[in-house]
Amino acid sequence: MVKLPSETSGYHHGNLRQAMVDAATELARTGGPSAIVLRGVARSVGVTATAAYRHFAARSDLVDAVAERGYERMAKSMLAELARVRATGDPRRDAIERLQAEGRGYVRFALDEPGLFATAFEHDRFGTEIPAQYDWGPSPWGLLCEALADLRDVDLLADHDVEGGALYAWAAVHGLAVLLLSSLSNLSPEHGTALIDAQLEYIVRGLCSDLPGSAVPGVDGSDRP
Amino acid sequence: MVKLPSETSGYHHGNLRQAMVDAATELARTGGPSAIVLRGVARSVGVTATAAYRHFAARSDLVDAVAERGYERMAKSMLAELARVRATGDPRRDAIERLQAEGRGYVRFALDEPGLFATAFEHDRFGTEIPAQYDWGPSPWGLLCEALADLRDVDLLADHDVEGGALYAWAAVHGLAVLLLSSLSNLSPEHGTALIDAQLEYIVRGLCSDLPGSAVPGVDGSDRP
DNA sequence: GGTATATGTTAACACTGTGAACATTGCCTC
DNA sequence: GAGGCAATGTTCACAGTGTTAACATATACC
Repeated sequence: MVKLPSETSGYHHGNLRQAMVDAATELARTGGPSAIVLRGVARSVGVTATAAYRHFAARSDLVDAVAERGYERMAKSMLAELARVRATGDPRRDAIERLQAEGRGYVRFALDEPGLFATAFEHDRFGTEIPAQYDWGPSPWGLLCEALADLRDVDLLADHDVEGGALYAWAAVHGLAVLLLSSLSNLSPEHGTALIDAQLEYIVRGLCSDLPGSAVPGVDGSDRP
Repeated sequence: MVKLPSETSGYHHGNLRQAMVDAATELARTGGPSAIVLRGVARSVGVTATAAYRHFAARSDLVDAVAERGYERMAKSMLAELARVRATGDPRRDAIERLQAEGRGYVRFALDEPGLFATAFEHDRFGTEIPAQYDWGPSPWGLLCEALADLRDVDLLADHDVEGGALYAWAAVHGLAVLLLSSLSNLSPEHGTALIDAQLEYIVRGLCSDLPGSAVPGVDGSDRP
């Protein structure tokens, strides 16, 4: 007979790993990665602290599991914003708006779930390897690359710029998210969203506008208005 | 008679605060903020752990002191790169190169001193206030604003874009620094510096090139080559 | 049904930050 | 110079933390 996860028989929990990741996620949401304390998580799911070591080799593995969940939700946030853009008929404009929507979803997730965002990117360990690539469904990076490919398909981006452009956009968006949570955390929400919009505008300009002088141009005659 | 800081009389240390910040900085350099452990720092300067509380209200204050030192060194790194740019006679090109030099110094510092960089920006506390502005000499933010003002003075930037542009550039550079230390940490050094150069190029394009359609343009006729 | 294995538990260790009470030193005033 | 006060360090102590070793129990498989 297949045992349902719900029927906890007292001693054996059923599926403790899942329960611990759930509890740890909830803690991380409100308190960030440092709020994931093993003993507390174990206690909150009604189990002894050392039981955790049957499912995680160390606390950091539990944190990693929460981080992965954070990536998942971030991708969802990007997809949600993506679903809000409505086609205008102009494929170029559509491609731009899709890219910006993904960026908006990225930063929105950071602002809505600062704890999970911080957990996802807080690999405090210097020199230590990060857990390679995550392989569940659509990753934030994968989504971004698709958007850049779309931009290329409508001739707004050179072929050889797709990967570099993706890294540029990622860094620009990620940096804003991080700063909004730390150094700029006392900004008003309105100012915050204005900053996001401005950033997405700058990013598109950096990607899609080519200055005539190829390398470091003294900039051509097209001054400002 | 003025007592020299060097003459420790056994019981009284002389200037313990300074010594502890020094030791903590060294620990943070190699191990990041989490390597700053109060008892260890105290022991390493030959004093009991609780003695620290005569100079710091809590461990976090010691970390903050190290963070401030990190900001200081980052500014120095930016100034160092700034000193390397040589005037070309074209004031516009010079202004651009100065901005890029500052950005390079910013990211270089992050790569050269990942522990201090992480400590400077690791205000893990969510919702908690960050320690306002730092008031020692030239701050990274101040330097950046000067560079943007220079850009405006040579008509490469609109007046109302100075602050927004500075935030954009800061975020774009900061994001790259963070990613190079975390998700992109296994890149080769050459690839890393190439990425930095590319990012600085993109940033200037975003700042200094104006697309004809003001808002979200479908982009004008200037396709790709 | 009996046994191996997965999964929890208890006891214990070496750490951590931090507070209270006590001790020593140096400076300031008479 | 002598005495007292404030600054600075020390000793205990406590409540936490992650983690290991040895033991207990329930589940799955032959």
